[in-house]
Amino acid sequence: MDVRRYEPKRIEPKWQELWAREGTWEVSNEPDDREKSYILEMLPYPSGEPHIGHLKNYALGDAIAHFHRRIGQRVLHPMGYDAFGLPAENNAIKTGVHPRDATNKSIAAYRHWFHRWGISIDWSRELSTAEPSYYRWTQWIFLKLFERGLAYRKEAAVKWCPHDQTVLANEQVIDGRCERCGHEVEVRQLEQWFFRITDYADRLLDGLDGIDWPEHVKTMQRNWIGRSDGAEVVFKNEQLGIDYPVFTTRPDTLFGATFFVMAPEHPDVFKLAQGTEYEDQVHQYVNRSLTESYETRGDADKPKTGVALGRTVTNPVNGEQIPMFVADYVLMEYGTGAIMAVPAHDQRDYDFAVEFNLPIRHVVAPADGDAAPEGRAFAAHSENEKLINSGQFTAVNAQEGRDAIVTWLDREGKGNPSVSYKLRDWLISRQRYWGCPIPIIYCERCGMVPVPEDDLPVKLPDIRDYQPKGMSPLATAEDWVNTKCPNCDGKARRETDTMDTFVDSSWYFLRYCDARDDERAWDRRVVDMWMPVDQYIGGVEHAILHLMYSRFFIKALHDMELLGFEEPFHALFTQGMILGADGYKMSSSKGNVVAPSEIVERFGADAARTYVLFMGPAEQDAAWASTGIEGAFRFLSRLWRLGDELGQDGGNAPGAEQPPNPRDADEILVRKANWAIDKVTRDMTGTFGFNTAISAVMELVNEVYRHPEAGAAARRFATATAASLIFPFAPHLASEVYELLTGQRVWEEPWPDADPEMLLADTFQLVCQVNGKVRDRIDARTGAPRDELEQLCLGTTGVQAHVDGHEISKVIVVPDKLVNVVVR
RNA sequence: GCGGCGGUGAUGGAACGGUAGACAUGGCGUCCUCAAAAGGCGCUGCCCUAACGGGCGUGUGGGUUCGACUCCCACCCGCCGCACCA
Repeated sequence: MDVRRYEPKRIEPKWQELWAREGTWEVSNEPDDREKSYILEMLPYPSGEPHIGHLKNYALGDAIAHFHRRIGQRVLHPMGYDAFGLPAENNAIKTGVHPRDATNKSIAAYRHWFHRWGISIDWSRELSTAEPSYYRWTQWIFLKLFERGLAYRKEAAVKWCPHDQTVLANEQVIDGRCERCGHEVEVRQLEQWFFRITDYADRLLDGLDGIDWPEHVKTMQRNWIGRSDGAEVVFKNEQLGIDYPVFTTRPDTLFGATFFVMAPEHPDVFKLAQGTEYEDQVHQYVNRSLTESYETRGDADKPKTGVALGRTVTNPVNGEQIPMFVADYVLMEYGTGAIMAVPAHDQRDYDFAVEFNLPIRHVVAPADGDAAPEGRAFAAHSENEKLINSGQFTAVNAQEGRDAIVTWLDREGKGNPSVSYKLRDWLISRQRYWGCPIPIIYCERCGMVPVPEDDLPVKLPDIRDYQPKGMSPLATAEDWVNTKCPNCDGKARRETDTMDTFVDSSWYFLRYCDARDDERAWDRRVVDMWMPVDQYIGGVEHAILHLMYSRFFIKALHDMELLGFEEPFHALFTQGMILGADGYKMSSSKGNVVAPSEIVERFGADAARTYVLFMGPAEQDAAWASTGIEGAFRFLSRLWRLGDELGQDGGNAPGAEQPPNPRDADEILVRKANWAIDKVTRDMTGTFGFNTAISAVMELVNEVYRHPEAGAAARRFATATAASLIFPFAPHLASEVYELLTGQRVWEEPWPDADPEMLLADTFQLVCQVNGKVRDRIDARTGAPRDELEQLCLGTTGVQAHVDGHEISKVIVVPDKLVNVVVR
């Protein structure tokens, strides 16, 4: 073979086998003097084969893991599978293949590809959430939460997906549709299992301040928790003698409340309307509202509708009788299901008032004018507002008035400061088969009894028919369902619902720390050593669900003294999506899917990994370009050819030390290599500038090509440095080239340090400006004094041409950089 | 509506307040070759000029500054999240 070419197919398997054989990336739980570093990518849901997004996710995490190892840290970088879930079950219904078989097949495919991509995983800690050895401890955590009252069963209006035949958590309903299948959800009154995440609302909020997460993810969580500070104010219906508290964030507008509205679901609506002339209308209206789809009802733009109840309530601040209505723009699930309406200062109330011809009374006005503003004035608080038409509070500053009114209400027993949240408790039961069984038994005599810890795991039984029928398919496994009460030994039945798969993934990162422990879920000593995760990497789509549930779990387990920390993920990086070449999200229906298997087959894992991180900033979405992957391959080829050529030149004397006192072309290469070391190190440390790190190595390689006249030692040094720096991105090629040049294993070498001597040159190019415009450039000594630079600059022809005939009013000198001459 | 992010060549994208467009793609030229592929080298923001050189350029309009893609104000456009949440 004459032509020597870069052949990833020859290089990559060689190193993969070595790493597998030697268990190179395994790490022990015995501490040593190195700093720990836990690098984790979100675990994949195994379905079919991994897609291009997985490649980016794991290439990204692997680059960070490798870098941390080489700067001397003890890195934990494990892998597992989120193996329970609906797609495998739906597939089972269609094909009859057991979800376990389909899932295990897919797991094998993922494992295969992670090896072929060369991801540096500690395989000794591999886990699958669908294995009894794992879900035994998921059940154990459930029992711990149950003991603490954080897991409870309750009848509630819940979201039901008629297609998937199961209930859903609020977080899994997107625009009124099932997150999984897109079917419109219904509301059903059902008894279900919940986790009391609302107990942790404030701590979930406060904890965000101490973690290094992207601002938009924190914002999404804050919005989801939706804390509002305000007051509860009691409005009384005198006829029936019933108090109706409402929640408001604007107690300062209380004097502007001109009517009162209840949600159609409010339990007192019929009682109030009874015997009034509106009774029939109210019945009709409520019935229609309740059957209306989630989507139609939730439309903020549709005209306001409602019906009078024929009753009034008393406004507690002024004793005024204001009319009561029922209207579907008021939601039962937020606040108290009833509101005071202030049409002058709330858009929705205003729309309703216009529709029903109700009075609109302004009670907040700009401080400098007495007149009430015309029309609407919904703007949020500004500092220069005062109350008007507000009895004893008139003329008070609006913000002070807000507190003053609440204080007054509190004293009179008509209200109190209050906080409201959008966050609801986490509904975790699912009427489906392929999930973790809930370890609860219902005894005819003792009622609800938790399965004793020693009896765990409650194993998922095999069944024949996975078809959901409104209740869990597990109910058909009679032998399994019928059991004995652990308390009294009497007849009992098992809970047949399974848990939401987000429960499984809310603690897997703890299990990795102590993955083979059969005695307990984890050894606290070991977990406290590894946790929290130093760098977590995944897609933004989990910004709320997984990332908030996990935080809740850790806080709850911390409170049980099972953990010594309160946040699971110290730093979070959310990678952008890889879009199809057309700029759209990849989907088989659009035919724009790029299969990583084909890419890796054609260009090798190193080129694929390098390209997905070179495409642009890793946190941004980017469209796939087939010419781009070719460019990455070309770059790696160039590096390989240098290694091949210079490795042969070196004969049997490997080594690539920085040559001493380099001159001319040698100096250029040595300086460029040191510049690249410095640049890549900074890009890897601060912001994750992988694209610019890779481009720095490209520049270094280009420089070696441009200087064939340089000495072998300098070229070998520059090339070995390029290999060393590209290792986190293209580990196989880097190992190969580094070995050719030095005989060493690059991953065992410390990360290179830039030689400060070689970062600063003796001379630099002085930029000469006139009035801020570049007019000339001239070489100058590094460290030259200001007046020397000024004279140099004024002496250049370019500057003189623009200074002649003008008066110099000022000269700005930036040492080692530029001189700006200001003329008039 | 609320909140977050962004707008730079033909394209993806670089630029601690200091040479705008690194690197890559595409394009043009050139070398090697019988030829091609592969590869090497060079050019490549727009306008004027034969050239030297000059003018204009980072969504729009203002401001701060010796100097602004970068900081401040207002606006336009795009993307993402939440949304009749009181």
